[in-house]
Amino acid sequence: MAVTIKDVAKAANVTPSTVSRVIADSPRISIKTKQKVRQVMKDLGYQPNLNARNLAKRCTQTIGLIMPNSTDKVFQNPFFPEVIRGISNMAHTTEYAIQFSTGETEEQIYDGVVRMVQSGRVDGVILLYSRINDKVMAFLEDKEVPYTMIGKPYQNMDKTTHVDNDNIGAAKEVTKYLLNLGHKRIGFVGGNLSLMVTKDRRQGYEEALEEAGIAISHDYIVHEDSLIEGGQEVVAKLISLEETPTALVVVDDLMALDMINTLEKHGIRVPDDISIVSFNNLLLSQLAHPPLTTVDINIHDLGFQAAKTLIEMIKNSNEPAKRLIIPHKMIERNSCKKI
Amino acid sequence: MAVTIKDVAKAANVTPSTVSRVIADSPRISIKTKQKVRQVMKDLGYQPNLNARNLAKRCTQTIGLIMPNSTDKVFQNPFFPEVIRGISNMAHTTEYAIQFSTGETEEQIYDGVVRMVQSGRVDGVILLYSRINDKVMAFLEDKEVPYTMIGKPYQNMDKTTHVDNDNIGAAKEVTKYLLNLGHKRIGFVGGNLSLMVTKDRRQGYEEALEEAGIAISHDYIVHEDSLIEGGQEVVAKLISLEETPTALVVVDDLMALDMINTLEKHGIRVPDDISIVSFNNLLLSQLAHPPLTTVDINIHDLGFQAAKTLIEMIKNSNEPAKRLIIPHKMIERNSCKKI
DNA sequence: TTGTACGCGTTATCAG
DNA sequence: CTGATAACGCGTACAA
Repeated sequence: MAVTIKDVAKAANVTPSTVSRVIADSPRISIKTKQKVRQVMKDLGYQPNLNARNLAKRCTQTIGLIMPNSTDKVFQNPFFPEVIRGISNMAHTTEYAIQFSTGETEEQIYDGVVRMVQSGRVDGVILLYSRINDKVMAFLEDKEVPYTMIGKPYQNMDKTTHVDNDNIGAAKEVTKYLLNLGHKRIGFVGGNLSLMVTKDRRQGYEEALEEAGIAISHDYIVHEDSLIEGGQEVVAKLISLEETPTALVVVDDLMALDMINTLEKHGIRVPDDISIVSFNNLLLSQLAHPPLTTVDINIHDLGFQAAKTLIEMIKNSNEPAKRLIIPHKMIERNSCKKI
Repeated sequence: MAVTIKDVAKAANVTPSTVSRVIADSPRISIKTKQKVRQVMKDLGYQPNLNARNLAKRCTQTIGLIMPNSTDKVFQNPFFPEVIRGISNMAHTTEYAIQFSTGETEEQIYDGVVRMVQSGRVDGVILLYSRINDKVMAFLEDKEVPYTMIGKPYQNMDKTTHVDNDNIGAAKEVTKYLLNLGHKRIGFVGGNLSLMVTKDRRQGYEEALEEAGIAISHDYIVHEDSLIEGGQEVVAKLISLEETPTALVVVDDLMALDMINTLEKHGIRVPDDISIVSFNNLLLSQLAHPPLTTVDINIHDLGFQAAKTLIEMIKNSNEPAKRLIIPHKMIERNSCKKI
């Protein structure tokens, strides 16, 4: 049986409420009493029971993390450990705990979130993805649960707090970079179109082409739904064209790896035969071969800021909705070549 | 204000205790009452408050996950999302919640674990790594917190429940595979030596050589502490040898990628000039170039079983210590060649 | 400055 | 089969 506030009180010859006030560092307790009680707490190795405290304070000091469904392999993307590292950092310094959504399918995850929220396990929630028509988001909205989103909400932009990159701008930048390298036939390889990040990056790509006076060809725009098997189709489609692209904007490093690998099988070499830029600057983009020219989107900060704003929202319920844009930076390596 | 058990009781014309019994599906409640109460619960959208329940039952229905410190990049290893997926699955079906350790440095993580455990946030804990002389493990041992470990404990093997692969056997297997391919000069590239997994795989490698009557040369055994910068040194060391190895056993896919990349810079090609086998069968080992011959260690199951046994331990405090070995399987791809 | 008394939402024990 | 009543460990008005 763990030591409780009563044990401390008894040992210090005060009442539990006094001990409670010492814990809260109430200004109305004499220094002397505080010192005595603190000493006793130390001696007894007292740790407040958070369940009890939470029950009394009607809050949990816990934030929930909601992952996308992990049925597709996208889950293995090292993007997630990185965001979590950022969140974890902020949580640690603010003494918040982190709780994870459980389950695999979309349905399970939804159930998990409902359980987590309804049963009062968390004070707020971070959505680690942004998808069109997301049930989870609708639920949180409905229940008025404080939440922040990593990525751009597909609606209610001004009403939902989120932290994102300027994905349109970034995609525009890299496309221009390719244009400056002399490429004219530039393709775009995206992921699932229901993901906001895909939409934004595609938009940036299109804008850059338009500004350069290059017509957008839908033959050059492909979407790879499932990593692994998807790459085959995409590449097949691309190389069957009469005029194959000389460069590709790919929305994710992992996908870029897949592309490189599949292209290679067809005897097409990167960057000699085709240039590739991608996004995220995952660790493995340096380990790739060739090392990838990619956009560093500061994943850690994405998580850190998301946690920070969420905690602010929890503490101050009428905090206004915010939009935070984390800066990005293109990292030039060896996957692109002048034409 | 959420709807509580009292609201339900009032609306159903019974007492809170009856409602509580209906929730627990007590056999001593009439079917009729049960039906009525359940209907009311549904109508009101009642969800039990877990904090209160936990307080009363003195348990939390939550398991804690403890990550290694994330200061080094090892954290970006997709190994973790995968184990977590396994844990998450088991947790979901058993209605357990998952809580994460917070913090970045070893010290912070230790503090986090102490906080998590002492303040009663979790019923038990899964250690996602296995390291020599780990403070956290000592703490859990001391406080008699139920825990399972993924990997092999460096001591008290028979006393601590853990789930692991037969890493010695697996390493032996792949080394033999290389021997059969005709290789005689086989090197070993490991990670930090304080990690049990490194030790075991190295042992398997050595045993295979011994059995083949090949002397173990310490020139051929190198350890890459930090991914990224480490590869350079390791490769430099290896190629400076008079007789360079013709094959390499590398303990992790990510490291293998790094090796391939660095070797390439020196004009050494895989598998033409040197063969490589590695471990884990991460998604990206298929995306690598060349696709990696690697050992699938069933990461998902590692997590799933760890969660399962932990929950058994929590429910039954005198459950004996167990050792679970998850089967592995070598996946042959294109990073090795006959000599 | 400190103590008293009650409440937070449940479960458990003991009656009936 | 169901209803009181007392915990669980802590926070907080209110009183002193």
